[in-house]
Amino acid sequence: MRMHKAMTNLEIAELLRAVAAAYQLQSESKNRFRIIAYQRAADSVEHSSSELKDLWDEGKLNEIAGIGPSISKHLDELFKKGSSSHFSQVMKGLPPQMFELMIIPGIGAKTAYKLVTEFGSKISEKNPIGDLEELAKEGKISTIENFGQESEKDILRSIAEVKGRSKRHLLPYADRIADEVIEWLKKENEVLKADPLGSLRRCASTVGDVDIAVATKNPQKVLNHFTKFPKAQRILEKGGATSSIVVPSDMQVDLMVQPQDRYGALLQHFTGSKHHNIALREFALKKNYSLSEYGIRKRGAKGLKKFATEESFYNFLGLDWIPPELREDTGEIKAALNHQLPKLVEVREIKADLQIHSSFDVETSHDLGESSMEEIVNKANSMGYEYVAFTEHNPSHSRHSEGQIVDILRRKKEAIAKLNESIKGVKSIKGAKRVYNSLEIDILPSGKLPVTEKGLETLDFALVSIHSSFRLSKSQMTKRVISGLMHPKVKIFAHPTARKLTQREGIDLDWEKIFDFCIKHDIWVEINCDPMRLDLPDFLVKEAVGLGIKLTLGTDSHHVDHMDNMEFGVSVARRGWAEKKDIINTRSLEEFEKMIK
DNA sequence: GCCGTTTTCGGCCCGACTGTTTTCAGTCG
Repeated sequence: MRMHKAMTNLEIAELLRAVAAAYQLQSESKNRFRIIAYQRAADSVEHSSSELKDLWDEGKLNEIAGIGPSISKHLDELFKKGSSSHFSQVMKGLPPQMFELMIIPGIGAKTAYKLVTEFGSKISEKNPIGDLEELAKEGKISTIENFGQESEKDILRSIAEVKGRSKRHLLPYADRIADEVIEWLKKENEVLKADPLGSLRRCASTVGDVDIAVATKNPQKVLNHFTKFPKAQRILEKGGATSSIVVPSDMQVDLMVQPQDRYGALLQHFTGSKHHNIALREFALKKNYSLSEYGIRKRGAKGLKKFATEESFYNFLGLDWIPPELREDTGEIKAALNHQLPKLVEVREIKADLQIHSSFDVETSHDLGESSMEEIVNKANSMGYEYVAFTEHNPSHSRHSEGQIVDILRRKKEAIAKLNESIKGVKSIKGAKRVYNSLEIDILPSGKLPVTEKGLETLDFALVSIHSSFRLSKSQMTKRVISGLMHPKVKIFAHPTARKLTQREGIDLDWEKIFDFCIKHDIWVEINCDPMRLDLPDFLVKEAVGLGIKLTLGTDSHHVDHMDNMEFGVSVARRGWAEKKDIINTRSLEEFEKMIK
C-alpha cells in the first residue's frame, strides 16, 4: 500500500474550510449550521497543540472541540486511505480555483464560485488570482450580474493587499508604536482613557494591526487629533467612531472611540480573542443575555446595560475578571465562573535572568555577547535581580582540541569566581549577589554534547539547545533531545522549539515524551524572552504547567539592553497560565542555590 | 454537524459594512 505523507493540521483545516465552502453553495437552510460546524472544526484543528494525526493514532480525535462523530468518521477514512469519500462527494464538480480566490478579502465561497463559473478557463488553475486581476483591469468584472464598478475596484484593491500583505509584526515593535500613539493621544484633553486592544493587549507573540481604545465625550476631536499622529503615513478611513492610519513598517493603527460609561464593553469586545468572545456570548446566552461592544442586553427586552469597566462587565455575568492573556477560549470562562483563575506570574516577581551571553571570549563558533560581565552585573543590580547566569555558547569544537576547550572553560570559571569574590558579602548592594557559571551547549544531531566531561565539570549547570539540523524527523529529533538532556550537569532545555518568529517553523518533537523526561529527571524548560523566539510557545507552556514542569525565563541577551526583554517572556508565561510557583527564577538566591546542587 | 452544571433535542454570537439593491445577501472582525 502506498504510504501517504501525513497531512498537517493546517492542511486538514484548509480541507475542512473547503468542505464548509462547498456546503455554503448549497442553499438548503439545514446546511446553515453544518457550515458553521465545519468552520469551527477547521479553526480548532488549526489551533490544536497536538498533530491531529497523532491524536487519531491514539484514538483521541474527539478530544478536539468541534469534532464529533460525523467529522471524526470522515477524518478516520482520510487518515486510513489518504482521502475521504464524503469530502470528495461534497466538493464534487467544484472548480479548485475558487478555493484560492477565497484568500482575497471580500471574496467568500459564493463570490468565488460565481467568478470561476462565469469566466471558465479565463481563470486558470495555475494562477487564478493573477487571472482575476487581469479581468478586473480589463473591466470585465463589472459586466457580470450583481457586480458593479465598485466591486471591481474592491477586487483590485484586495488583490493588491494580498500581494503586498505585510507580515505580522513582532510584539515589541507593536508595543512601542502603541505606546507612542497613546502618548500622542493623551496630549488631547478630550482623551479620558486610552488603552491598547486586540492581540497586542493579549500579548500574542506576533501582532497584525495595532488597535487602541479611547474614552471621550468628544469623539470627533479625538479622531481628528489621532489622524495627525506625526508618524502617520496615510489615513485609511475616518468615521464617526473609528479611524485608521498607517505608520512605518506598513503597520495599521485603528482607533475605537466610545463614551466613558461604555468603555468597559468596548475594551472587552475589541480585546477578543474572537474565540473567547464567541464562547463568552454563548455562555451569556444561556443566561438570556446578549453581548456587544456597547454593553449587555436582556434578550427580548429593550434597554442596554452599560459598563464603564471590564471588571463590571465580567462580574455582571457572574465571572471573575479574566486577564487578557488568557482570553483564547482554552478554559478561562469555566475557571472564571468557578473562581479558579490562576494568579499569573508578574514581572516584579522575577529575581534572575537565566540566559545571558557576556563578551568573555569563549572562542565559540556562534555569536558572542557585546557587553562585559561587569556591565551585565550592574544592569542586573539596577533591575533588582538576586542572581544571573552567564551562558555563552560552547567553545567551537571544530577549531579547538578537547584540551583547549577545557582550558577556556577553566579561565571562564576563574573570571566568574573573581567576580563573585568582588561582590560577595556586600549586603548593601541589592541584586546580583551571585553570578552563576553556565554554558549554552549545542545538542549535536547525534544527540551528543560537544563538551567533554572535564569541561562540564567546570560549570555550575548547563543549558542545552538545538542550533543545527532543524529538519530531522520527529522520532529522530526526540531521541536527539532526550540524549542531550541526559547529562547530570544539564538543568535547562533552552528555546525548545528553536523557532524564529516570521522566519522559521519550530522543530518536530514528541512533546509528551520530552515533558515526561523533564518531569522524571527534574529538567527545567526555558521560556526564551528574545522577541523573535518567545520559545517555549504559549500553548506548550500551558501543557507544561498542567504537567507540573518547572520553567525558567532567560532573555538570551547578547547586550545589556536586551535584558529588558524579560517582560515579553513573562507575557508568554502568563499566556500559558503560569503562576509564580511554576517559574524557577522567581525563587530567591538561597532557594535557587539549593535547587541547583 | 456539534453539544449539554437548566437540554441527548433543539438550539446554535453579534453588529457593521458594502454594493447592488427597493429589502437584502455576502463578508468580515
